[in-house]
Amino acid sequence: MPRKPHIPTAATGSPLIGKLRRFLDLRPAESEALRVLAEPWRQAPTRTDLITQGQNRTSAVLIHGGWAIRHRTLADGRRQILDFILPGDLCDPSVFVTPVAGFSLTTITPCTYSLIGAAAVLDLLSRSPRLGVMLWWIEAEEQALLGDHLVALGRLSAEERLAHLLWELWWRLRRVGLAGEDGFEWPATQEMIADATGLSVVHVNRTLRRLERSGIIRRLDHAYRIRNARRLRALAQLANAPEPAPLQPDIEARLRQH
Amino acid sequence: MPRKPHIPTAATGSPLIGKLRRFLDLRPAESEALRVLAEPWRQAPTRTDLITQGQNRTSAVLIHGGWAIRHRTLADGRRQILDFILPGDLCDPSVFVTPVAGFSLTTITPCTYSLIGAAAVLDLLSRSPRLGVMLWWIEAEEQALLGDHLVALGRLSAEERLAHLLWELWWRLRRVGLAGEDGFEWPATQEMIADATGLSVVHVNRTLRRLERSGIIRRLDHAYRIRNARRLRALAQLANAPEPAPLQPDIEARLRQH
DNA sequence: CGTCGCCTTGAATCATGTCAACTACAGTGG
DNA sequence: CCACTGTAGTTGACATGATTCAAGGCGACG
Repeated sequence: MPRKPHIPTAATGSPLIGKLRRFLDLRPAESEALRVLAEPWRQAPTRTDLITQGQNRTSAVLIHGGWAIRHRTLADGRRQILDFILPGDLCDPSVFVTPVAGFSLTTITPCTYSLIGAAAVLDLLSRSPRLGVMLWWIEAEEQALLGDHLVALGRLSAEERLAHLLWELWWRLRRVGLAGEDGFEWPATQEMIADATGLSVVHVNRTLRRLERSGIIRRLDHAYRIRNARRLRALAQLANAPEPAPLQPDIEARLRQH
Repeated sequence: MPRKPHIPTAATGSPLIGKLRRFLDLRPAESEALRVLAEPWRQAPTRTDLITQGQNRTSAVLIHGGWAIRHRTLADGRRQILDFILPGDLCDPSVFVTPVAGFSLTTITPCTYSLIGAAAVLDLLSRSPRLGVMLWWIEAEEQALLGDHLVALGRLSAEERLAHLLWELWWRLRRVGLAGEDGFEWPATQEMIADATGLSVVHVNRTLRRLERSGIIRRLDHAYRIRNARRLRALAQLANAPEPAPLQPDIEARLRQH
């Protein structure tokens, strides 16, 4: 069964908090600071640009609920999706050094989100070393993700790319409690999947069907069920376990000095 | 003519300094701090791993002279080059949050470089807000570059990808004074170019020859001359001018409070 | 009841990959 | 000095994975 979309509220807290706890122990004051920073929570319907390619922007975007895509479009209409943004993701914490956006951020479901002003991000960095390190961690993870996508587009076959993407999303969703051990809900059209994997829509369709026929996944509308995780993982060509490293003890110690 | 490799010394300063000046005004004390941070300068011959995929590392790497590649290799030997690293590039300032490397950094010419310890990077971040912002700028630019590569691999044809890569390298080299208005020296084998563009060696060769035949570039060993910059740029499908944005005045003002 | 978005499938075509052969050149060791 | 070897570039012939074009199905919606 497709799982009901998880709709967090300002009261229950952003999925970001949970994700961060795997990286460092948030003190009560720190998670409180994050909560305040994310005020107020906003709503956006499907197909809304939260950031627009080529335009100036002054805020990072923190997604609490719903899906979005980060994408770039060429003059002739060709589009590349850089990554899927899901609850708990802070999109583009480096606003304050790069005012003009090199990509668009567009919702593909109704979304709950917050705007984090550039000045606030900067304050976080310079006033609170531990939370500043947290921003670096987010940025570093984003970069690792982009690297993965680059390898996928450059060196994997269509089937492998799909497997790679499915594996990545499954893993990221489980981390924020939005997917079970059997699979997940993925509200992306096949056209989006094509734009993310660098394939044509038709070929995405054929390849997904092949994954079904070989018993690796099953689909029902937008519910994806993983039937053979071992083979999926093998197809995805994952070298290193994508577990996020927790903060090193010596760094932690160094931060305590402040 | 191939241009003589520029060999900076500790006395003349790293090309990084020049690059940063376009982004923010470095005070004398700040460039001095950077100089000290980069002590001592080291040498590595061709084909040396400065960072190895999957291994722990404790330092970022600052390249002063020579070329390197950042790449990832799959179990079956397929390789993807994430980007070319050239003088003035600080490779992976986020060491201190991600101890295990997701890629390798390998020299492709003899290189002059410095190791910047994780602790030193962290200090830079928390003690000197202006220099910390500088690190963010470096990281943000790297990320923009990765995004460009992703679009290239996902949505550009072979000819366009080559044009894109040539344009990017030309632009980055000119920024650090290592390329003239006519072209540049590119010490990469066609196999490396293939691994960077996601193509096969044979097809890289054919496509480069085609670019020559159509009068867009000329090659002599590893010297690439740009004969028709307009057409090259058109092929490269560049949306936004890749000029690095200088630091915004309001951010600058905010930093002065510290 | 028509239209629209999305998914699905077949057939033809094309871009790119694979295989294989040849050239050039730089070492290297006898 | 020469034979030998390895790396890099080049080119042709052929194979194939992926795209394009075209058509039809199906559900949502006005």
